[in-house]
Amino acid sequence: MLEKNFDPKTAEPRLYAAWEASGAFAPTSDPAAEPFSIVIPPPNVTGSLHIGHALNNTLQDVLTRFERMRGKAALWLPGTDHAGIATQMVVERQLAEAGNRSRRDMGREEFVAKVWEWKAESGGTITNQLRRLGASCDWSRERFTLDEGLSAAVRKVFVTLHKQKLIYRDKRLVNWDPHFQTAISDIEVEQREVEGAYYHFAYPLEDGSGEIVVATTRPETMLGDTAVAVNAKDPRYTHLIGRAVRLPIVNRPIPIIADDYADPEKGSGAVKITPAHDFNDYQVGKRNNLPLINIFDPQARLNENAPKEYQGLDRFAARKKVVAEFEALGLLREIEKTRHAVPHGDRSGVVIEPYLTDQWYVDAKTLAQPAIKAVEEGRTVLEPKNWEKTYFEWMRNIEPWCVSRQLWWGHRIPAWYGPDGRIFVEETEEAAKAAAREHYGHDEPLRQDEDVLDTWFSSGLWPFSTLGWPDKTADLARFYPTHTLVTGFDIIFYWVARMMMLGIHFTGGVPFKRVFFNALVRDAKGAKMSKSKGNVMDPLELVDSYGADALRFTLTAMSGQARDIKLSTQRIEGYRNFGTKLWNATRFTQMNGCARAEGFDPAQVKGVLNRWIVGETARAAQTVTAALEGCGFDEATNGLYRFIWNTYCDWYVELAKPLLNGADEAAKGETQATAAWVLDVILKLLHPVMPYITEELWNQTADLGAPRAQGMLITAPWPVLPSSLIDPAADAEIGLVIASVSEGRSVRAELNVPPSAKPALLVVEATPAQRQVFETNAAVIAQTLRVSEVRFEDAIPEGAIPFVVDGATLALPVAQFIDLAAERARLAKEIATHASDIAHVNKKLGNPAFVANAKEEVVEENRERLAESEAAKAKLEGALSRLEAAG
RNA sequence: GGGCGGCUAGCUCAGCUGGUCAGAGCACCUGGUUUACACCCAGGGGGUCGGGGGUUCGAACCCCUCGCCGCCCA
Repeated sequence: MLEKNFDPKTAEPRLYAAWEASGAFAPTSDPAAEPFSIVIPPPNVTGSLHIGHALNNTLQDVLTRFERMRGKAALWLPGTDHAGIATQMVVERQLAEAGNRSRRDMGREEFVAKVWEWKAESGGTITNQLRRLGASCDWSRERFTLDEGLSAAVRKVFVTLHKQKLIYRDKRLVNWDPHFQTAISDIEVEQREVEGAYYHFAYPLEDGSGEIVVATTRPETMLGDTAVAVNAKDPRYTHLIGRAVRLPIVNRPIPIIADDYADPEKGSGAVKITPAHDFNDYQVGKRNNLPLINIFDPQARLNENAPKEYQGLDRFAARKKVVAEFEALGLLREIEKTRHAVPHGDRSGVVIEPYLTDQWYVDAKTLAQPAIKAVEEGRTVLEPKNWEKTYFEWMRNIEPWCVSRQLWWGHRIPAWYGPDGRIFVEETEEAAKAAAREHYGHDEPLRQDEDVLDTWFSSGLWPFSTLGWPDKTADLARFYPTHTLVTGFDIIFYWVARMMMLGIHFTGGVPFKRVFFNALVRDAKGAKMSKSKGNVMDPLELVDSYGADALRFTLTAMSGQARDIKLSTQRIEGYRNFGTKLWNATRFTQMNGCARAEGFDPAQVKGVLNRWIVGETARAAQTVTAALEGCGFDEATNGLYRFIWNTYCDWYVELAKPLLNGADEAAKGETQATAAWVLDVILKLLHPVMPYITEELWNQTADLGAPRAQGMLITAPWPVLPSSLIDPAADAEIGLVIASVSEGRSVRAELNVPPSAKPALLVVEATPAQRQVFETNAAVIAQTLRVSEVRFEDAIPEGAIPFVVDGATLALPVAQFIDLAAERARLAKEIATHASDIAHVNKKLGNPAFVANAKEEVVEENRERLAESEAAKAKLEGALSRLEAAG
């Protein structure tokens, strides 16, 4: 006998260990099995599981378990990302907290060793957390972006792209993060609205004949100004073009130039030009051959190109000083408060500076073209579809991708420099040396590029590098292209786009056939979860409190939402209860001898109730299957919930009780077998979403009746049930029983008939078919409606309360309990409902245009509905008038 | 400024190709020890589907427009 409740705390670790030990997580070796593969979005190796991971990985696990049960060679390939900036940041912080030397004092080698130490220490955390969630990843294939194989893939890709001239070195403005002292890519820059000001500065004309006013939100950049631009069409300034102003503080003459970038409508119409520290100004500088003066050092302190008294000052201190000096000089014309967007590093949170450096770039424009085409042609489908627009928009306007980072944790760029600065890009140092020897005619000392690659460079190779590329492995042949990628839309550019570009370029095939973008999880109020807000929900705490299944079901059920999921513990609790409900339903069947029958064939069951539940089971299986095939996760869970709780527990089990306790041994036996069969199907259908409780129940019911062909549920075959199992006659019959019982209960409740009272149920008017139904189901109705018997009468007896179900008139003789007022109210309410329905339908049918234009079946449907309502209303009105007469 | 998503019962959300589509869960109210389950059972109240306009015989669903809320890109 089952315990009273499922205990996730003890069962989950036990079951997970059993699955893992059984080898079920690895794809079947059956060569005939169709492959189904998913690569995990690799979490940061030193990270820990947050609720977003929980959602993302639950969905992947649902798909993987589903396809595994469907007999496919299902591979969910796990792994972690070295997460360059993020990990380096964590380790640096730890060093600082421990009072250690800084990374620069420590040196590269020692620091990187420290990071590996930290990886060894904390690297297993998140994968163990995934196990707790129930993730059925094939851990034997686990990869890490910095492991040897993946590093080789990175070098190969870099070198190949370089030889194809799709990677090149260039000196241009980059987004410079002064905190990490590295370049970052465009998408790592976050625009944040901040309070700021336009400072209006007057630049005196060189000849002292006047001034020109320019405005800026970054006053300190004026120290690097090399021109003032005006629009050639702006009559206020045409006469000044070609002349010069004397740059205050710096005391340097700079030209007044004409350039369309100056917008006469904006501010004074004149703009200061700082080509080395502004992306727009850089273009202006290029067009006009202006000198570039870099005024910052890597930490964004003023360098030797600034006036003496500014050198070494932080940029924000310099800003204050510049403003103060302008004021002192009498050249500060205005300070205009404003809110404006300022670029910030998404990791460091500090203000980004455009900064002139040498970096490595990927020609994304070229790589993007086939990636755009692949989605246009549907070789990769993005779900929900509307993300394709976002994808196209970004891909069609893509900029060169800056892939070098001035960090130490990551893949070191495979480029070596000769003494004369010549670059040798090769997969190994030996190859670079050989190339150098070839070039110079003798050995020369080479120096490897200090920089590492953007983390997303290696994750961009993930779908094929993890399968063994560049080697032609069996896994690569079998599992690439992968089937579905499940990820958050927040990394569509960072990751999905890059995988598309690199995957197609290097393998010729798309990396995945389908991308499913899951929603973002927010707190119950809809706010983004963040540590600073203190509204973070720890998935592991939720697993502790409610079990992994409840959390999984909740996340799956809510993942239909377009953008956000507002997660509340109430919801999780509700689904925990759902699990308990199933647990107890199983307990019930166990207590009632429901055991699998040898050779049970659902198509052969005789009893109408059993035929009905077999049909409902087939419907449920079809719904869930179709939903999961199409990533309709909410549809799948809602279907399961309704079928299991409302259909199976509330009706089938209740209606089956008389049969299970009855004297008809044949009917009892069939019902026991059917109940057991349905339960097995339920466990299978629910398993992908709630793997633990279903596996446990599967296990606990293993000894009941005929043995199952298969061992664990995780690898049991998915139910495929044909529509032929649906019996319309059984549907109609049980439908009438359910409607009668529901309506009867409603009448009892409204009239305050005591629950202990057991009147008879009178069938007064019914078609012969309906009478047959009431006859054969009398026992069932008696028990569920709590009536003494079902009896046929020719007329409604004095004091009996009538109600109408499917056109049949039923009545409950409960004169002794009748509250006249309550009954009158009840009848009046029912009549009113019908009356409004009749009015509604009449209005439609009375409209000749409706009858003329609407589809025939719609018109017919309305006619039937009208007739039904009118009949019911008439009967109830008769009852009401009798009541009035009697009263 | 451009794009996207949302605005349906007190709360969180379903409502797929216009015609029982006005729903579910939670919350609330009433009743219940029917030996699977109080993490339960039965019953009930509650919404002019953000505003306005249009298309249509018919619109929560299609079109236009306005208003909020959120996200992304400039």
